[in-house]
Amino acid sequence: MTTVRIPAGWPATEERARAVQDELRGRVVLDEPGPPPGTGRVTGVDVAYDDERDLVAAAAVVLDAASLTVVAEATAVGRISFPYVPGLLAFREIPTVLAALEALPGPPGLVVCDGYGLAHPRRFGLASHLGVLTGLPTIGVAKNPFTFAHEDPDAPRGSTSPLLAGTEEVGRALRTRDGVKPVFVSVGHRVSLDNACAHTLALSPDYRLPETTRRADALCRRALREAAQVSRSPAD
DNA sequence: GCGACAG
DNA sequence: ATCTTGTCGC
Repeated sequence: MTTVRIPAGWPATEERARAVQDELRGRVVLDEPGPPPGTGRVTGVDVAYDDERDLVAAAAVVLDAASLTVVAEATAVGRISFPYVPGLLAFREIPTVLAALEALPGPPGLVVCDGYGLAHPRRFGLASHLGVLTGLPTIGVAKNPFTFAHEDPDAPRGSTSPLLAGTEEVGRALRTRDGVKPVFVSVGHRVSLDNACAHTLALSPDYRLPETTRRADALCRRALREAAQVSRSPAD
């Protein structure tokens, strides 16, 4: 586990954070298909918080895309770098997530984020932001819809319906389990929407959420518990 | 102005 | 995200 510090120059206000998004948005690459589903490596990242102790823990879990077995993992802990503001989630999660990714012993391959990419008020959600900063192919898989119109997909697993910003399809509601609430997929960086959905489906053979986010969620919670434990100990 | 709003 | 018991079902 590595310890992170908030980067110098990290935006301190919502206005500055939005300006950063507007500046970086132009670097997103949307015309690459990305790695084929079911091959290579896929990495899930997630973050857990303890606002009381001002602690944040991130995890990165690398899976073999074909077998969905864990091939590597890493965690990082740090101080909370930004409050939760809808539309500015990346500024709360990215420093610690980056540290966890950098702590991995090998390349992450495709990165699956908890949240949105293109399906964002300024088209630059967490997955887009992480992709631009790392250069890695990224997608976003969210558990809840943001403010985009969509219809409920048909009941069978694999059914989709578009997330619409006006007439622009910025993502898809994707049913990963028959009759169960869909997940909300959008493109981050260097991956097509079709491929993002195919990856998400391939990563979710048994549960609503992809194995990547399930594994990363469990690991970052454990890392947070351990970090909180240290902060309670007499040595502190 | 009011409500909604990824994690 | 996080606070939280039991409960229904495979």
